[in-house]
Amino acid sequence: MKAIIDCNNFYCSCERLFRPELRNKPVVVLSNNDGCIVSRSDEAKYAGVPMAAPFFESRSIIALHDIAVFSSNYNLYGDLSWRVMETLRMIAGKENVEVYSVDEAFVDLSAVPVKELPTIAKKIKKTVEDWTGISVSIGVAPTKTLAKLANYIAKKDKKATGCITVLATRQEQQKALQQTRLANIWGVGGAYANKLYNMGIFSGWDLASMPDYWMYKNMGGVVGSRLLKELNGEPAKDMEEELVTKKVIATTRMFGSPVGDIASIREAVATYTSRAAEKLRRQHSAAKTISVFVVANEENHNVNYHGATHSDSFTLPAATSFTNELIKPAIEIVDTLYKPGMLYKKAGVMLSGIVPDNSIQANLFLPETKNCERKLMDMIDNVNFSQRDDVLKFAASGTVRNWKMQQNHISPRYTTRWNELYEVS
DNA sequence: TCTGGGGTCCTAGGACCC
DNA sequence: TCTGGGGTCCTAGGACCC
Repeated sequence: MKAIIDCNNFYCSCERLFRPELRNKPVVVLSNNDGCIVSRSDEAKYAGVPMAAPFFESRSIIALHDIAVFSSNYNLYGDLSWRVMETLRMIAGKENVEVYSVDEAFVDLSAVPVKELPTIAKKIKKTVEDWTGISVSIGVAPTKTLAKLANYIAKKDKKATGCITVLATRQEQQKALQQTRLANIWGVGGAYANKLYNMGIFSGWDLASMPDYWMYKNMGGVVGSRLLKELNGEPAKDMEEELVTKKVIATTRMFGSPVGDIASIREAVATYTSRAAEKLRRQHSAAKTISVFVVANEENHNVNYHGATHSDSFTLPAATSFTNELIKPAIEIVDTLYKPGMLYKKAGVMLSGIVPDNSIQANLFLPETKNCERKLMDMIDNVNFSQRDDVLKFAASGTVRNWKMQQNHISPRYTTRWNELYEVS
C-alpha cells in the first residue's frame, strides 16, 4: 500500500502559522508578480474565490469578505516544506518517502498490515501537525493513482473523513471511482476529460472498465495503459528514488512591468542564469546548452494572445556549471534577440544537455584557475543558501533591478532571517 | 517506368502534474 | 490597466546513416 500525504492549502497554512489571528479567517496567496490566486483557505473557497483566477478579477469579492492577501513567500514555504518532509522521513524511514512536490509526498506503507493502516495514517497526520503546525490530508491505496483518489475524497469532506481515507478493498475503490468525475482523476486533464465526456464516459469507474487497447489508442499510448492498471489496483507507477537529476532546468519570470531598455533585460537574464546555475550545481550537474527567450508585450489581438516569443540557444564547447561561463553566452543571446523600441514583459533561461559534473572536486587535470572558480561557486552557494536569498551575486545581475516582480503583500521570512524572526511579546 | 529495409537521433508539440 | 513558474513523459516526423 502507498500513502499520499498532502498539506492542506499549503501556502495559506504557512502564512497563518505566524498570524494566529487569521485562523478560521479567509486567506489567499498570490502567484509571482501578484498575478493569480494560487492558494485559498477553506473559508476563502466558501466565500467563492475561484482557483487560479487573476487577482484583479477577485478584488471585489476579497474586499467584501475582508480576505487576507499575501504575495508568495517562497523562503517561508520552502523552509516549512522541508520541515514536513523531514518529519515524514523520521516517521517512515528515509527510503520510504518520495517527495512529489513542495506540499506532497508519497510514503511506501507496504510493510504495514492492512488492518493497521488507519491507525498509522492517523499517527502520521498527528505527528506532522504537532511538529510543524501544518495540517495534512492522507489517502491510502494499493497504487499511487488510487491513493490520490483516496486523498481527494479525504479532502472533499474533511469532517466526515477526518482528512484520512483508506481504500484497501476493491469494493471501497469501486465506490470511490463511481462517485468521482473523470476530471478529478490523477492523470486525466481538461483535454482528455472533455473528449471522454463526449464519448459518454463520465466517472472514474467508467474509465477503469475500458479495455486496454482502447486506453492505449485514446489516452496517449502507454500512458493510457498505465493509468488503466493503476485504476484497477495494479501498480504501474513505482516509488521513485530520491534525488533524481532534472533533465531541463529553467528559470523564467514576468517583469514587474514591461521593460524596454536592453540593460535591464541583460540584468534580468543574468539573474535568471545565476539562479539556474545554482539549481544545476545543487544536483551536481553541468549543462551543455543554454537557451534564452524573451516575450514581447504586444497589443492583445485575441483572448489567448500572449505576445510573441523570441528565443535562441547556444551550445557550449564543454558542459559547465559555472555561472560566469553561462552568463556570457546568455547575454550575447539577449543582444541578438533584442529589438530597440520594443517592450518586453517576460524573459527566461533554460539549461539542457545536462550531464553529471565531473569537476565537483578539485581536478588535477584542470588549470588551477578552474579549481578556484569551483571554490568560488561553492562559497557563493553556501552563503546564498544559508540566507535563502541572493546575498552574493554577479555584477551583471545588476543592483537596482527595477524589472523585478511585484510583491505588494509579502510577509516576513519568519524562519530563515534573524531580523525577520517571529517575535513573541 | 521502376525507387528497400532498418535503425538512431533530434526536435516540436501535446498532454499531464503541482 | 492588471492572467505564474517549473517540471515530466510520450509521440510523430524529419534528417541522417548503412
